[in-house]
Amino acid sequence: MTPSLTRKQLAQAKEYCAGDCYDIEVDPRVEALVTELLGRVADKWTMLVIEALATGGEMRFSRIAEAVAGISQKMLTQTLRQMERDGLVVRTVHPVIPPHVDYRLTEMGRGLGEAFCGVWVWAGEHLAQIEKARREFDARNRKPAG
Amino acid sequence: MTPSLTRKQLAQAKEYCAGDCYDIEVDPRVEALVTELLGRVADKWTMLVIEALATGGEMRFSRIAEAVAGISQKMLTQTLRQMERDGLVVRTVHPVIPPHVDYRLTEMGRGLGEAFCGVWVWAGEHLAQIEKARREFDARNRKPAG
DNA sequence: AGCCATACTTACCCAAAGGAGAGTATCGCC
DNA sequence: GGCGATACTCTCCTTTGGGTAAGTATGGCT
Repeated sequence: MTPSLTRKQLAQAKEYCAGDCYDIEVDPRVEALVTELLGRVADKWTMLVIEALATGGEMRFSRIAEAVAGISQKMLTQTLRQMERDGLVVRTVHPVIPPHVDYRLTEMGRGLGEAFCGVWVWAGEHLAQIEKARREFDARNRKPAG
Repeated sequence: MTPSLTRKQLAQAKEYCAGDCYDIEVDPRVEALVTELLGRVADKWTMLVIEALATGGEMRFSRIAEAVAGISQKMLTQTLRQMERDGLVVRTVHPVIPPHVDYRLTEMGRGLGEAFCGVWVWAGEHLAQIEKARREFDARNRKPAG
């Protein structure tokens, strides 16, 4: 998940759907569903949990909480439930005392991580450019009072 | 942007960073920045505006508003400003009365759309599977009171 | 008997997101 | 002279997101 593949991989990413993506008629119902899905899928915690699980393999609740750094118990529970419902993770409860619960990515969860990887790569590649654009924009728009 | 490429393209998407993404050590500062960026960049409206502009080329405010369907004036203005600041779109004001403003994607904006295309494809491919997973989850969890 | 660990669940609360709708500036047109 | 068109901009208000913290269940350890 972490973006270090840089140029070669990015080139492939660009190639893989450049152009083609933009001019295909598609069932509007599918698009609506995809849009709805995007809202859910493109959320911060889900992607970070996927990253944690992709890196660490099967993990228990408290390990994920440590790995994701900054997430609250509530949000982690909530995110994991959602992901389980969507079939992105499998939740395994070991009925021991104290409780022990493991989570692991499904094939689909892994696939989502991989699909999203393109965005990670892009973000990594364009960080500097975006920060430059922001500085320039701010400079341009700080002084129009003059 | 719209996801109809299905299997062939998806195969490429999977191929393009499968495995490699998951086991590379990366500067945690970079990762933090990417994470921050993702939250900003991968938001629902931004992606939909990119899709509109990628499909329709240069468009004016009210055309985009029509294309994105559901967005409020406020959110569209806000999203476009953000995107302009990040260097994803170029805003061209024609100083006529009534005002006329055009927006078009930059190279970077187009690149982001392409990077995100993998997620669209994935979402399109897995919609049915996710809905099935949800139904099964809901069935499993509706009755544990029995 | 009481405490600890684990993985939640629930209640409360604040801040931010975001929708609705009205206001604004300007000119040409009727 | 008032209206309409365009692209905002501002205010008000509701909804949602998300943090904190306390509660829960259970058996082993002390």
